[in-house]
Amino acid sequence: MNNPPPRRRDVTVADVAREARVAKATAARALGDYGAVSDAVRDRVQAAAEALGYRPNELARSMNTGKSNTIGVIVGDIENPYFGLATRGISDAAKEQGFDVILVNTSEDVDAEMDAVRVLLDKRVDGLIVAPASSGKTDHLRAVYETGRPLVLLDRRIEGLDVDVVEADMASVAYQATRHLTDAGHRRIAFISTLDVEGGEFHEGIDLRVSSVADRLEGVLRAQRDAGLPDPSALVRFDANGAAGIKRIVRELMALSDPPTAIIASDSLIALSVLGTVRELGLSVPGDLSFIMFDDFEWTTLTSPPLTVISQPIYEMGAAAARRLIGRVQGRQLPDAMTKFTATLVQRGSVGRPRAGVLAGPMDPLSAI
Amino acid sequence: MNNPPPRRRDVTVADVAREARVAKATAARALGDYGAVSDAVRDRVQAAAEALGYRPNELARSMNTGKSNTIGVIVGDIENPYFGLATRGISDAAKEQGFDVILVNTSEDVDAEMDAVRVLLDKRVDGLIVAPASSGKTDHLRAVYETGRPLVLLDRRIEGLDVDVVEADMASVAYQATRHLTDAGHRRIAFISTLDVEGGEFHEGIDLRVSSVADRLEGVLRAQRDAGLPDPSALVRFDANGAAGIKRIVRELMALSDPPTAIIASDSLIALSVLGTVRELGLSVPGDLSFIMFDDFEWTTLTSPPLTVISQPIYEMGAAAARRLIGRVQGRQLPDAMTKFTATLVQRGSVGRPRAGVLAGPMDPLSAI
DNA sequence: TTGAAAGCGCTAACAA
DNA sequence: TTGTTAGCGCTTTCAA
Repeated sequence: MNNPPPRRRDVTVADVAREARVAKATAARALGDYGAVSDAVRDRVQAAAEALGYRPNELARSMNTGKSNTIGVIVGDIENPYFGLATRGISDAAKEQGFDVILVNTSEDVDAEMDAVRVLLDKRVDGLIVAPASSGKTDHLRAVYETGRPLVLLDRRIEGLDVDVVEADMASVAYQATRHLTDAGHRRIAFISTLDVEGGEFHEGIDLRVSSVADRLEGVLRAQRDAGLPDPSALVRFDANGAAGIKRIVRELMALSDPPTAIIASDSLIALSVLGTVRELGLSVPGDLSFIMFDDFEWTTLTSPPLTVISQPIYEMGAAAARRLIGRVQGRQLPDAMTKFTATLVQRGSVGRPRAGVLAGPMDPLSAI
Repeated sequence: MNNPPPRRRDVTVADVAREARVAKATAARALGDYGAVSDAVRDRVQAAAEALGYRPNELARSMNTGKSNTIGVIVGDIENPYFGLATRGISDAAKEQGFDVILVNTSEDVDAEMDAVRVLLDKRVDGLIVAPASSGKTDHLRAVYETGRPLVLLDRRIEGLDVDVVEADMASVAYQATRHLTDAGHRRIAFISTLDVEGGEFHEGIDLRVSSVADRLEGVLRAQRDAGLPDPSALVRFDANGAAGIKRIVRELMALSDPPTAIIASDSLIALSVLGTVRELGLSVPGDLSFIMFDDFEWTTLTSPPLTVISQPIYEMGAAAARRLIGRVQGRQLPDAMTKFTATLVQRGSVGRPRAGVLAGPMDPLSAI
C-alpha cells in the first residue's frame, strides 16, 4: 500500500445539528439517547447523522460522564493459556454488560505491573481486574483501592488488601491430589512452582506472598504430613522460571540419591518443561515417575499416558471477576459469596505406584530387598 | 470486603496550579512536559503535583491532541494460542513505543467484529490490528480505511483492500509439507479447516475469502497435483467448528471406503480434536495415519509420537504488525518489505509411510494383493 | 420539548 | 518564560 488516505475530520454533533436544523444540545440528546426529544426531531437528527456518517466520540463522552465503560485487565502473561482462557471469560462477561476491555501484559514483572496500573488509571478505566505478579510490592494496588475505583483480584489474594478476590479452592484440591499420590504409595513427592522466593530456598514458615501458590503448597504438605511422611518440604522447589531453569531443577531433583517418585507441577507451563525434561532423561510416566499438574488443557489428554490434572473453572472465574467488578462499578451492593470456585482432580493416566525399588523408604519393611 | 471507599474527585491541573501559585497553563506545561517552563517553576509545580497526588487525565489529553496512544486489536479467539502469542508480540512491541493496547475478542463472529471496529473507532484508537474473522463481509474494514486511521491485517489479507498485511508464506510451506507426505508414499491426504464456506462443500474455483486458508490449500493441492495424484480436492473438509464438528468430520473421513492415510490440520485447535478422535478410533499415528498440523506449540513435542508441524514466527508477526501500525500512525513512509514471514516444516514423528494395505490405490500395481 | 450556555480536564494559540 | 483565552466534542444545567 502506498497512499494512506488523509485522516478526515470527524463529524461531530454540531455538524449533525446544523444539518438537522436543531440546536447542538437537541442533536446530542437524540444521538446520546438521553433527555427528552420529540419523535419527529429524533428521526430528523438520526437521518442527518446517518447521512453525515456521524460516530460519537467516546472520549468526549467519557470526559463528562466520568465513566468510560471500560475495564482494565492486567495479566502476567497472555501467552499462558490460563490467562488466555480467563481473559476470554472476562471479555465475554464484560461485553455482555456493555463494557470494553483494555488488556495489559506485564510479563510477570512487578514494575511493569505498576506502570500498567498507572496507565489504566490515567485512561480512567472504570475498574481493574488484576492477577498480581508478585505480592511483594502491592502499594500500587492499594493505591487503586484508594482512588475508589473498584479492583478485583484474580487467582491471588493479597494479605491485608480488602478487595474482591476470585479464586479457586487450591488448598483442598492440592490436598486431595497429594493424597492420591500417597495412597498409591509415594513417599517422595516434589512440588515445583515459578514463584520466586526470598533466598531462593523454601523453609517452613516462609512467607510465600502469592496466595494461590501458598495454598497449593499448604495442601501438598499437609497431605504428606497426614500420611506420616517426614520432612515433606525437602522436595519443594521454587524459582522455576523459563524452560532452562525448570529443566535444571528437574535434573537436580532426579539426580538426588533419593529422587522423587512423583512430581506436582504448579502450572501448565512448568508441566510442559518438566515433561520435556523427563522425556530427555528417558524416564517413563508413570513407570519411573508419577506426575500431576495444575490446570486442564486439551493437550493433556493426548500425551501417553494422558495426564492426571487439577482442573479449575478458569473461564468461569474470569467471567465472575468481570461481573463482580462491573457490579461494583455500578455501585451495587454485593454479597461476598460465590467468589471461591472449586477445583477438581481429574484422574487420567500419569499416576501409578512407585517402582518396588524406589518404594524403599524408612517406613517400608521391604526396603532391604 | 464491605465498604468500598468513596470515589474521590480527581486532582486536576487547576488544583496543582493553585497549589503552586502559577497559571493553569504553566502548570499544564510543567506537567505535560511541553512548552517552556523555568526550572524553578517546574520544580514547584511537580512538588505540588506530588503533594496532591495528581495524575493526568489521559482522556482529556487525547481529546485535544487527537491521539490516544492506543492501538486496537481485534482477534477471533484469544483462547487460541495463536492469538495469545500474537497478542503478546503486539503488546510488547506497542509498549516499547509507548502505546497501549485495547483488545477485543470477537469469538470469530463477523457481527461482533463489526461491533468491535465501531467501538474501537469510537474510542478513538490511533490504529487497528485485525485478524479478520471471515472476509465475506469486509465493509467495516474498508470503513476503517476510509476514516484514515491506519489498519494492519494480521494473518489474512483481503482482496481489494489496500492496507498493510503481516502474514507468513503459507502456500510454499503447505506445498513442502504435502510434498513430504507424497514423498512418503501418501496418495490420500485430507485437509481440514475451520473456514466456513458457501454451500459447505469445497469445489475447484470456489472463493475461499480467507487468504491464509486459501494459500494453505493451494499449496496442498498443487503438491498433490505435481505428484500426479488425481482429484486431490476430494478429501478437503471445511466448516470444522467445535470439537463435535471436527470429530464428526474425522469419523466420516475414516469411514470412507478409501480413507485418507494422512491428515493436515489447519490449526492447533483442529489438531487437538482430530488427535482426540484418532485416539478414540484406536488408530495409531503414524502407523495407521500420518499427521501434520499448522502451528508449533510446545505440547506437540510431548505426544507419542511428537508431531510434525508447520512453524510460523507468530510472536514476531504480532510484533511486526504493531511496529508497522505505529509507524503508519506516526506518519512514517514505510516500504512494503518485511511483511511476509517464512514458515517452516518441523519434522518430528507423526509422518510415516502409509500401511501396505492402505497404500493400495489406482496407481499401485500391488493393489490386488 | 427545545435552546443557550456552561462546563469536563486538558492543550494550544497568542500576548505580555 | 508566563498568563490569558480559546477550544476539543460531548453532557448538563437552566430558561424559555
